[in-house]
Amino acid sequence: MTGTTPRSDAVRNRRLLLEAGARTFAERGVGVSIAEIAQCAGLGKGTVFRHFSSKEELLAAIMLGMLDELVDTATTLLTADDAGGALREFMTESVQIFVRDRAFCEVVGRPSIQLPQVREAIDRLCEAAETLTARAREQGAVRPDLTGVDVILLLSGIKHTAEPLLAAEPQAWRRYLELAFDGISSRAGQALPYPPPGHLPLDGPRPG
Amino acid sequence: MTGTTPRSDAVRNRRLLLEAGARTFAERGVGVSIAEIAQCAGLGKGTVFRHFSSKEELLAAIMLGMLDELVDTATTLLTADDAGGALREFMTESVQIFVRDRAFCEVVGRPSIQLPQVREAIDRLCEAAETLTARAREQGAVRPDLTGVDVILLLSGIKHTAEPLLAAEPQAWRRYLELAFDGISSRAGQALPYPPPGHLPLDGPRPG
Amino acid sequence: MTGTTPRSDAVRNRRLLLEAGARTFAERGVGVSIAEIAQCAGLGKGTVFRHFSSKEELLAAIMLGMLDELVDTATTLLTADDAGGALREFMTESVQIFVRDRAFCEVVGRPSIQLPQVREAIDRLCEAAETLTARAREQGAVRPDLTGVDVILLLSGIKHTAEPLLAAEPQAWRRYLELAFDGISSRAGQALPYPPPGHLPLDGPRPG
Amino acid sequence: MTGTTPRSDAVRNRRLLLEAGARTFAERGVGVSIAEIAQCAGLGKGTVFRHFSSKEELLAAIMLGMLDELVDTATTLLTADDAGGALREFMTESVQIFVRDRAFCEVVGRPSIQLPQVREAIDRLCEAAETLTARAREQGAVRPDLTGVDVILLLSGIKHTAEPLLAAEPQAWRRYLELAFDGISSRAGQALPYPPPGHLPLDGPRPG
DNA sequence: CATGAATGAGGATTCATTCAT
DNA sequence: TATGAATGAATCCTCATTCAT
Repeated sequence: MTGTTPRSDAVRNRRLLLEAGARTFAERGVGVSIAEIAQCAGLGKGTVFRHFSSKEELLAAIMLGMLDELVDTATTLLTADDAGGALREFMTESVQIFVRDRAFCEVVGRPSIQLPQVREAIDRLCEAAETLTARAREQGAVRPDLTGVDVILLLSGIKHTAEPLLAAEPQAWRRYLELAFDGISSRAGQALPYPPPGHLPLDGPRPG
Repeated sequence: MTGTTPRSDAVRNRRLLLEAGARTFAERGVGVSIAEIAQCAGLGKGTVFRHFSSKEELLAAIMLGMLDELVDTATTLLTADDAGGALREFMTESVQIFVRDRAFCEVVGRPSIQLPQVREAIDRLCEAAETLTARAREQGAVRPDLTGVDVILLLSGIKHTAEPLLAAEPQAWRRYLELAFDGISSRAGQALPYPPPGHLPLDGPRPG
Repeated sequence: MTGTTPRSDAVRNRRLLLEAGARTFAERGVGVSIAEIAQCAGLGKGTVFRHFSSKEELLAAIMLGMLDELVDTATTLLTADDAGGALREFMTESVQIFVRDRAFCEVVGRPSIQLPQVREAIDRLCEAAETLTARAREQGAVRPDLTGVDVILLLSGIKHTAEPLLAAEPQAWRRYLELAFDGISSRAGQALPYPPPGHLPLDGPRPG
Repeated sequence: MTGTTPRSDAVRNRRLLLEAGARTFAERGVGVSIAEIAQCAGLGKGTVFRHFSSKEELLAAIMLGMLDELVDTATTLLTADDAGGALREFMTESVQIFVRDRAFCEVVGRPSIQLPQVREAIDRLCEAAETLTARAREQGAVRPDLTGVDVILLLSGIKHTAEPLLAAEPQAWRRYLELAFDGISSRAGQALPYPPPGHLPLDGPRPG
């Protein structure tokens, strides 16, 4: 179809790199050095750059996979009858990923990554979240002014809320996720005091 | 008479450094370079290290001041009759500080700082928050299992929730603060699904 | 006048760096590494970047000094009565510099440097050469269609002509300089077969 | 019968590599990466090293071919009656090659290549140039002290003279070639001020 | 025999910290 | 005492060459 079959060792090393990158980015955030990822994969630094033309590209490859999985999860949940429950399940799954993966949380919660593919995947995630949220709104399961972008932002916020506890209490996020569930649940009629965000903006160039 | 009086310019420089550090850390986070702080203070880099033995020490001195101010705010609010309103006011004030000060939020929300003084100041803040929260609990204004540490953690979470929006919408945090208010308000009787944190633990030494 | 007096050791080190850079660039061309220049100066790599914000900046500082000296030489020679002799002396001085300094020749003969100051200094050099050449043209000492840019280009060409010989015969350039003198001398009336260049163009981005 | 016939695809690949190398070296100089040459040939990098033990070896093979072609051109021109015209034609052809081929010019004008074959081919070229030049000298078409090595060196010099102009004015070399013709033409009796070079010396090992 | 994957030294640049002036 | 100069480890990335497939 697409040409020649990649060599088995290259496939293996690419996988090793993605795994090592995923593990290392997850544990330490986007700041890890290429050297460390390479060492973690048991490969040379140069090999990283053979497979991914820059650190950002490697990060993007890993993030894209995770973003798409999350979109899939959301899509699957669209078939559920209980839209409120589906949204809760989506958020539960997602927060777990945010908690497990420091880099993922950094990328989604503060999209300083410039690669268009990642931007688009985040946009897809927001859309999927919006679809889930819209159904929950229609069923009266959540407040009428809650949006998909709100939901995505809340995931990052919940993770950060629990962050200082996670080393000692890996499940502590459940407490704050539940608080968030209560917060977004349908309420008599009080609208939120600030209009919903339109979309996740790209980070401008940061001073310094 | 061996205790010498500090020279007046030394006092002045220390103040300049604290001001410059506060301003710079606030805008750019804990990652700013010492060079930039020194320049912002109109002083030399060496002077920073004469007054503070490390970057962390300077950061700590600034954070201590802010932490104590926040403790004072909380203490003052204890005199209010409406404990629920007092807690809300405390949280509103605090979130604004978190939003204004990147470094403060980083330090409180992820206490990677090792200095005991900062730890203790954060503990004092949590205690003050706990006192406020306890009164609100007693008055039935918030759920019975909400703690002061929850409140402190939520501040960081709210700021992070709004973070991607703040550049374009500086008041967006109000939306998520309101959600949090709803989340922590008294509820029929559902307890949160995970026990409250005892205290904010210190980060273990972070690799890298 | 301009503020504080620079520290004597900084002055010394800046001089050391300029000397080391001049020596090293001269011998090996613009491709030398910063590490080597630093070592040649007996200083650390970081010190180079304290004094010059990039390798190109250091190179420019050195080249600017040399370019201006050459412009001065040309200006002084404008007072000579014998315009043809003055031009010859200018070219003789200049070729010696080209021969001694690989980087200078690379910068002038192929101005891939982007810094405007260097561009402007090269332009000044071309103007000075044009003034000298114009007088020689008026006195009939050189062909009527010879320009200052021709002269500058010829300097580079003469150096490259002699280049393979210079290690063994450091004065070999004199042979080809004399040939060039003959070539540019006034001739009955044959115009050169291609129009004179207007100015030295900046290198466009090179493929690869 | 132990000498095996090379496989036909090996022959083809060698040819592809020589063609790709010629094209790529010509456009970008000796600095091109092996990767680029391989890609240009539609082959793998490893294949380059199977056919040529190093980048220099490949470069040498290509340069040898071009050098020998130029020797042939010179030899053919020996049959012309007008020795001065023949020399001019040789130089015109040669300069065009120098202009078209960055690497060729780099190798001939600065023979940093260490391989004896290239040295010998350059020597052959110088001899052919000497033969042409000798006839021109005898016919009084050029100065009596002009040598073949002078001629070869001038080719490189002319190309470098025009170099900064070539991107915008591909024919600008004609201007400086004409100047060189004038310079080497017979003159009353002034000898050049520096003795002719005996041969093109090999560069000593260049530091760096 | 052909491939392209892996390697690792080397290059420019940044910054917390130390120390001479 | 205040300064800012000097340091060098660390970072991302390139490329000639080697070698497993």
